[in-house]
Amino acid sequence: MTNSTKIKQSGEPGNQLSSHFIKTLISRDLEEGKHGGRVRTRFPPEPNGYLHIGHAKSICLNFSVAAEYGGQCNLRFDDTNPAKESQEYVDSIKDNIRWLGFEWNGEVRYSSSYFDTLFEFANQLIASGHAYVCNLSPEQSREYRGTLMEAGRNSPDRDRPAAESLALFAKMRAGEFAEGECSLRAKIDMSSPNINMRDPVLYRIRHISHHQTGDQWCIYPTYDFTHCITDALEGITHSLCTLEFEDHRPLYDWILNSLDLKSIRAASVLADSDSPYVLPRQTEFAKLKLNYTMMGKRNLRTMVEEGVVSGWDDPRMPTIAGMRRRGFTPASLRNFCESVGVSRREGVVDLGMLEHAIRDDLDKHAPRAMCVMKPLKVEIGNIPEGDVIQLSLANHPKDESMGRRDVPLTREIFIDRSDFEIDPLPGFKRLIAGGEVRLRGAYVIKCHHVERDSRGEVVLLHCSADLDTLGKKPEGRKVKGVIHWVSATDGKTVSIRLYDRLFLVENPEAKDIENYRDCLNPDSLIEVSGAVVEPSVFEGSNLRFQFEREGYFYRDGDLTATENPVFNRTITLRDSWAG
RNA sequence: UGGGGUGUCGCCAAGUGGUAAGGCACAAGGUUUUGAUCCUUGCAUACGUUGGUUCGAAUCCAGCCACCCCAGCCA
Repeated sequence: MTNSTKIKQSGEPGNQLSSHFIKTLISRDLEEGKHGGRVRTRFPPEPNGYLHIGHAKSICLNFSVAAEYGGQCNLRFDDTNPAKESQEYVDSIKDNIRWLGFEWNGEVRYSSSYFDTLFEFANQLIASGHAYVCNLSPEQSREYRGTLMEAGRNSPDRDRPAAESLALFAKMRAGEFAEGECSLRAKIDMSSPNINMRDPVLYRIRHISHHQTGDQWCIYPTYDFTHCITDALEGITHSLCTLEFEDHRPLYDWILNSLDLKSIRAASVLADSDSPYVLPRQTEFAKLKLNYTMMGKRNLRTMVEEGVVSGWDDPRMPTIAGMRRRGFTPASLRNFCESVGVSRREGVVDLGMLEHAIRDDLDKHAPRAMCVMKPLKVEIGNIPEGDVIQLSLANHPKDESMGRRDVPLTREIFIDRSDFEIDPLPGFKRLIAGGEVRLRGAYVIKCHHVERDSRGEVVLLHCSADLDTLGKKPEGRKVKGVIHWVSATDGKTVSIRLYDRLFLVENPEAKDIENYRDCLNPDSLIEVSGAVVEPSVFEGSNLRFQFEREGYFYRDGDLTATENPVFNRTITLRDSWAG
């Protein structure tokens, strides 16, 4: 629906738009013929949680940059820590990436499917004197590591003969040691100012089964050992990651350079290729931060567990799943990521940018309809009871290709309570007692009498329609206001969920905030029952609408249920009226 | 007090020695049967700061300041 136009959209995957330092880098590599014209990136999520808008930035970057240069992007689950991972996450991640509109190169990859090769390379490193089995416990090893200010000390096992380490490593693999009893470490420099270079652990013992490899292994490689090698095996040319990995780049390079290049190539996808073989290069960029939202995996989990939201796909969550249920379109998310740019500066993007992206897409693509949130009955005296005037309204004010729909007008209609005022503020241009307004797409009506109940609440407006105002301006006077309405006899009752930002403060993750619950927006969800929507909304298969003057809405829940349909408000319309 | 980064409009962000793009937000007009959209206009003598090099610096050099990341057998 929203993606149906054939015109090249700015947010289409791979469409060239902005420029940034990573593209500059790739262009230069291409000009120099560095990789024989190849560009290959990868998106390497660990399947230990749900994807959020921050991941979307990385996904868009990796996939679109590859597409733009005629390359490909691999999807590789970086599953080296089975304790935290599960199949549930790999499934949802794949689903989210496809929904965003991207297609990965070939089959899904797993770091775990390279475990055999990784094990061989580890042995190679030991044999060449670049790694050793260390018997220090995790606690001891922490002591030996030193601090930011002080150098570390060498492990007593550091100079153990390669043959001995080889034998020990084989025993580690065979399951002869308990967890934490020993580990495989790189032999680099315990006095390096970069702590990552102080003989980092390459393999640790974990007697647990893995979601992909089952009980085949009881030793698992670490991120640092795995990532660079799997990149190299897959022929990745540009390994893009976030800024916090910058300090790991020397290690990334150290491991690859300590291995035999020929054997890496022989094990890689380029083994039989004529293409020059060049090791991958890691490049870091700033991750996305959004104000008024928490992005930390841990924090999001807390909100789910504490029931502050209904789940990972609660429409207020910044998860892809949540935003999808909220009504965001794939194109809007892609456009947003594009507009945010890519740099090395850690900034905080204003939520307004995201809101602009979704409004921009929905304004162009969402058909219009009318929905009255808080119904106030209006009786139009000069429309006979039982008469149904079928009006034909455009689905979009500017795009005729979106067609028209029939909207029934009857003697009794509903308008929104907020569109009628007894004591209007200056500038109010909707209906007042004795005044006139335009019913959108229909006649100008005049309010003659206001009926109240015993408590003084307005319950019915007696009006008349100027039958000479359909499709034309009233004669002799100006009627400024236009309000939406729905036939009281033909309208359908629906439930509406009005969503707003979850937090009241710009940075809910700030350190000085004791409890995030203190900054929750109490009005982040307002449930409205008894709203009335025009019948055309259920006539097609479309799920996204602009309810005129209210905002953009997305049909949620069981679509086959005829009882009480639910619409989530994706975003309001911009409202420049102070009131 | 170690190492690695970053500092251009309220927010993102171009710019890579020749005299400050763009988007968001905001403001003012115009169009409008959505107080929407759309259109027009405005919005940094200024690039963290202090010096230096140069005919000329946001761009080069030096010092200073601020902020971010690193001491998981997490990624």
